[in-house]
Amino acid sequence: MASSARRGPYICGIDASMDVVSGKWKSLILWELANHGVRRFGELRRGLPGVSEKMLIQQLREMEQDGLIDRRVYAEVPPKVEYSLTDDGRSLNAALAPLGDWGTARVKRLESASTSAT
Amino acid sequence: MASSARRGPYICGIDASMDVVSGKWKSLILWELANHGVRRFGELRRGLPGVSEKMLIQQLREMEQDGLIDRRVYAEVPPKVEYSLTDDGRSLNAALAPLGDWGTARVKRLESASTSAT
DNA sequence: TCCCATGCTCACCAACAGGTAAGTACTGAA
DNA sequence: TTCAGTACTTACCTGTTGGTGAGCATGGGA
Repeated sequence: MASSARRGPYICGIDASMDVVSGKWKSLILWELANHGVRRFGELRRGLPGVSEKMLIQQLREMEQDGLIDRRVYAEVPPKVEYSLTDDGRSLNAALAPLGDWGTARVKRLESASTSAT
Repeated sequence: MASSARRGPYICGIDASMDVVSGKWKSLILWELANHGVRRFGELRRGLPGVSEKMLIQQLREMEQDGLIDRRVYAEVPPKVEYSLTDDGRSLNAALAPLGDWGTARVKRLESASTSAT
């Protein structure tokens, strides 16, 4: 599906990071992991309302392949898997911060525009 | 198609900016306009190798609706249309810079990883 | 004994982003 | 008279993305 090949020849840096961040849940996963440090699969699922198990796993796998997150499996009887950010994941999250601020500012702009448009 | 509705309820700022940046050519258009200031339609098309006219127009329209770019039409006989960044477009471009740097660094990391893997 | 919970995998589908190729209205050049 | 170039529009088609729902292996609680 989405996972594999990518990492194609990139036109610019944005291209390269977009390749890694694009995906409906990835930025949210980044956010969850950045806030909580370590999260189990089920915790992530419950933390992202609306995500299906298939999608969560798919996105987590891609992010793992892309070196953004660590996946730690415990050989226990009720399966236990913990996800956490790698250094790359943390730096990506930091790089996304200004974009997040811009988005927040934009939402505010849109809101004030619609309210002022009496 | 893509253009319309969006601006849905956003979960976070990243969401809101992604909504506006996602699109195969948008970041490139942003880059082109940031570098050249003002560009005609044909100049943009030639500056983005591989883009189709339909896609270019579609992305430009969406970006115009999102308030990222200005579209200036000259009532001349061979049609002339100029595109340029708005303040929002410029600030978005600035917010994308760290992400671009991260992507560039990542590409370098991948390259050095593949060369060192003798 | 059955169900739930763990963390997955797999098969099938629907929606949509993006691509291709044609057409439009006009003018100047060949 | 036909072609190129301007900036588009339109119809159609395909590949990718994401969604649904089932199944799997195991063990603890009701």
